This record gives sequence, C-alpha cells and structure tokens, in this order.
Amino acid sequence: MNQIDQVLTSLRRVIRAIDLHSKQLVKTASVTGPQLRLLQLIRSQQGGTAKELADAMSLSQATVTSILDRLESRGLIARVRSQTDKRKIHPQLTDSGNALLDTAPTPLQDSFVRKFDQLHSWEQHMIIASLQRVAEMMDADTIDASPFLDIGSLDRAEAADLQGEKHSR
Amino acid sequence: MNQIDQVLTSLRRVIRAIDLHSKQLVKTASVTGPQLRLLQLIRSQQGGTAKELADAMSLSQATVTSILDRLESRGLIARVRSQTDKRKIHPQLTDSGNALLDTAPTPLQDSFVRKFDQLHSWEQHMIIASLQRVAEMMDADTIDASPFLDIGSLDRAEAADLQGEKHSR
DNA sequence: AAAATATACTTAGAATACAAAGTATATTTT
DNA sequence: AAAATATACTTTGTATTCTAAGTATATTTT
Repeated sequence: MNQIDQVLTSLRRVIRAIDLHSKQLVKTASVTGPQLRLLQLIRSQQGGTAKELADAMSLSQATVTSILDRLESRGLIARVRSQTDKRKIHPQLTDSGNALLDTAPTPLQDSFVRKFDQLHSWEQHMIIASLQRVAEMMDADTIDASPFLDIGSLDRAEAADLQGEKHSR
Repeated sequence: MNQIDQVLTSLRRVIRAIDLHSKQLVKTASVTGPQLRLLQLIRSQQGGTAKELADAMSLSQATVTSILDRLESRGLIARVRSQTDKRKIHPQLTDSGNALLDTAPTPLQDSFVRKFDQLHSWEQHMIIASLQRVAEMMDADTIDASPFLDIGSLDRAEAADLQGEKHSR
C-alpha cells in the first residue's frame, strides 16, 4: 500500500469512528456529536452569530442552519434576531439546553480522550502537529483553485485563516 | 484551546476539505470521492464481494449498497451474483467504468498529493504514523463497548484488525 | 429432514454536509 | 434617493453515512 493510500485509509477509519461515536452518543445523551459541539460553542461564544459558529465548526452555514433547526425544534436553543442588524441570528441556549450540556460527555469518545491523555507529551504534540499539517495542506486547496500557492512557505496558518473570508471578495 | 479541542478542530477541517474536494470532483470526473474510491477497489480487488469492499473502505455494507446503486444506475458497474453462494454479489466494472477510472484523478486533491510528496521523508512517516495512531485509538473503541481494554498495551494493530470480524461472532 | 442460526445483501428512516438559488436586510455606488 | 452589491440566513435537492429491520440463501443443530 502506497503512502497516499495509507493516509486515505487511516483518515477514513478516523472519520468512521467519529461517526459511529456520534451515533452511540444519541443513545446516552440524546444529541449527536455535531449537535453537542454546536451547543458547546453557543455557550462558549456567547452572543455569536450563526456564521461565526459555522466558521468555528468548519461547517457551511447551510449545515449549521439544519442543525439549529433540530436543536430548536427540541427546545434546546432559541433563535434570537439581532436588533442592530436584522439579518443576523444569535442562537441562545434555553434552560434545557444548558441542563443537557451540564450532563453531557465529551464530543469525542471518553476512552479516546483517556488514551490520548496517557500518551507521552511529545507524542501528543506530534499528533496535533501532524493533524494540523494535513489540515493545512488540504484546506489551503479549497481557497478557490489557489493557482499561485507558494508551497515552500511555512506560515500556512494565514492561508487557513483566509478561508473564512472566502465570500468577502 | 486545549489539546483535545485542537484534535477535534483539525480533524473537522480535514473532513471538510475531503468533502469539498469530493464535491469539486463531481464537476471534473462526474463521480464523487467515495464513488471513485469504490471503483478503484473494485478494479484492484477483482472478484471481491460487497462485504469485502465495505471492509476495505471502512464503510458499512448499507453504505456500499447505496453507492453501488448509483454507480449501477449510471452503468459504471454491474452486480454479478455469485454462482456458488447466491447471497454474494461481485461488483464488476463495465467498459465505461473502466474508461472513467483510466482518466480520473486521485481521490485526494492533486495539490495535496503534490505537497505531501514534497515533504521530507521523516515528516511523511510522522504524519502516517500519527494518523494511524489516532485511528487505532479511536476505532478500538468501536469494538462493542470494549469494557476490558488494556490501555497500556502497544500492539493496538491487533485490536484494529479484529474490527472486520465484529459480525463473525 | 426440520428448526434454529448465521451470513450477505437491501430497504427504510434519520442526521450530516454541501452547493446553488432564494429572501430579507445592509452598505456602497452612482 | 435609487440602483447595484454585499451579507446573513433559509430552502431545495443530492450524496453520504449510519442503525435497525427485512429478505434470501447457507450452515449448523436437533
């Protein structure tokens, strides 16, 4: 198996594990992974707009809309329209949304978190650096066709940051 | 941002990049990422069954069924039932399926492959090792609730291998 | 040989995820 | 001030992904 195949295969395993966990989560916490993560972000980014939440989650606005729909229909959040700019929505946790968050587990399987915590510090850093490297190499691509990307450059973080502004030009 | 959050965030970025690329791919190759990867596996695992393909792709059988449906309806594959065991399906590439594969790009964006190839060998190995480590730590979880997993053990590869046999017990 | 179990696949239903098109509001240009 | 653009969100339509339940065929037990 060549190296790109190994990358592809292990990523697919990871994606599947996340998905399976999300589906397990429904049974214990009665919310899915993305729903739980969105709830957490609504709490931590108090007063944030739907768009800001989408960016923070690396999801499209359309996807966040549909997750908000489900959370709203279950009474976990409320959509509050901004007074100063009526286009904007500020999702707010309801009491039951807050209550659910207080008892919910992590959005990654506990046993993963436990195992990760037990790794040596250098290995944790290696894993995070590798994941970020892959993310940078991959999502730099999505800035249009990015025809003039200087591959040697080290500060990819900037390119990644630009992503959120794709529509602003 | 804590370490688990960094893992979660970079994974989400990677997943999104893969998804966006898959959607770009439709425009150039008229198949999605999963469809293309399935076609490749059908070619390389000549005579394999649907279940074997699902395992190789780390997908459920139901998902492979639905991807096969779409490929079949477009005439890219044919479902051939096994003579010796009529429960089994052996997907076969049609002529147009073969033709498409010959002209299709890689299932990861070309520019990612190019960038990855340009990394130093040690960095490539570090990335692959990290991804596999994460995959092992995550999908070892999916072996039922795995209540008696020895966390200290190093040979996680075995646990991961068992996954494919989940239904055989 | 009949009944019970197991395996391979499909179907049904739900959540996630996207792009593209649509609507409402805000900002900029003319 | 009117027209043109831009932004924020929603709607529509499609694909992917899962589980759970269903169907058909094979294997094992009784």
